[in-house]
Amino acid sequence: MTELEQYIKSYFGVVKQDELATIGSLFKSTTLHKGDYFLKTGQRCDKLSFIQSGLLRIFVSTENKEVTQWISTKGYFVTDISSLVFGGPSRWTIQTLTDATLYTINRTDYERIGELVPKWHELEKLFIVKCFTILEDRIFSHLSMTAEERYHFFFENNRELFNQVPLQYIASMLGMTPETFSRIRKKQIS
Amino acid sequence: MTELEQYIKSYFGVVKQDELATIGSLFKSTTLHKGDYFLKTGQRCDKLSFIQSGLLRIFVSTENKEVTQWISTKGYFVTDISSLVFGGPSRWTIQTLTDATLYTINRTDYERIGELVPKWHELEKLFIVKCFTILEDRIFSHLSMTAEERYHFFFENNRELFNQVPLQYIASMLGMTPETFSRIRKKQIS
DNA sequence: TTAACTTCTTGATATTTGTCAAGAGCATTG
DNA sequence: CAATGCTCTTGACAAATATCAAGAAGTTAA
Repeated sequence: MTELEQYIKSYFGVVKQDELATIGSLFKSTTLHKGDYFLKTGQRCDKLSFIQSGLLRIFVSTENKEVTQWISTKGYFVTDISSLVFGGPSRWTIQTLTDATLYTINRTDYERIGELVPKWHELEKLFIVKCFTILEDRIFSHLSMTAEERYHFFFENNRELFNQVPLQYIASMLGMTPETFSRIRKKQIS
Repeated sequence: MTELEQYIKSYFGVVKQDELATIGSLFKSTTLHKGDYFLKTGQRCDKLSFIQSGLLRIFVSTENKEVTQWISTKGYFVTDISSLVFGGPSRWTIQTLTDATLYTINRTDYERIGELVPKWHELEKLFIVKCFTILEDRIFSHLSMTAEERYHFFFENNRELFNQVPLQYIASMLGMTPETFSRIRKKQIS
């Protein structure tokens, strides 16, 4: 059983063995090297990947600066869901921060997975709702917290990330400059 | 055909007439008066409603202040999706800002709508992805824009809302104080 | 109509956060 | 090894935004 199948099983419990196997067979193992691009802004996103290992950074480059939207980790899916579902150009660029192993389904298979695995749409909905909730919480954090509070909140829930990726990316993701991040961090350590 | 059915049809095109009718029959027309609560923080959310008319405010009350997460309008769904899907307590309170007419499905029917209308999960996924994209954009706006830029961006896309609801709620939703909102607004007008 | 509310505005001031510039610490590479 | 990049830190200062306090304007209700 692949990690993806195990993950789905542990997360949803009741999924028929054959459905699980079909899902597993449609997602092919792929590897990326550190720095490889998973997707670039403007491209149509034609794949959905489950991260078995590695870290991917989702960001946008604007005129003068780069904004990191999120860093995706092991056990989560990565894609531009809007582009995948509606077919428009991707807003994000997605690049690996480390070597990575993914299970990837291409657009063709993605578009027929619902026929092959009737339960797929429901499972997918659950994944999306889970991520939706994370986004809601992030917005709430911007409406009601200071930079320092956002830092602490994120740090408590994602300690391990702090010694795996350049901190400037975490700073950007939390909506502050590297300098502010550094000063908050200094306070916390001492 | 109810507005909900029309909306689904216009949005997705190819939905079988009988499926559409089944969906329409499961969502019952309900009305709320201005100030009524649709949902309170801590309750399990047991319904999903489509807004035919009216405005609903989604907010959280913390110790010292109230944070408006969003204002839902005609043509959109309203619920606490996370609570509805996973059954946990709702994080939000949802209250009408005006009299409102909704099409509402209760939990029992919601849990079996997928059996009655096989295409439901897929349609629902599309709705959720659409909202997901809005949330992503909102987060991006907090990572890369000033309060003033957020104001303009929102104003351009939601002018009509500005003379329908107390502006303090819009201010909160955009992550600024009513005072800052007022000053930005003054600049814009003059 | 008056009184009581609510909402919005304005000014003065404080706090938070950003910007700019410089340098330190490390890792990578020729 | 020296040189070159990254990344992070620090300080001085500027800009954005929040807070507090007061009042104006409009709305609701007795």
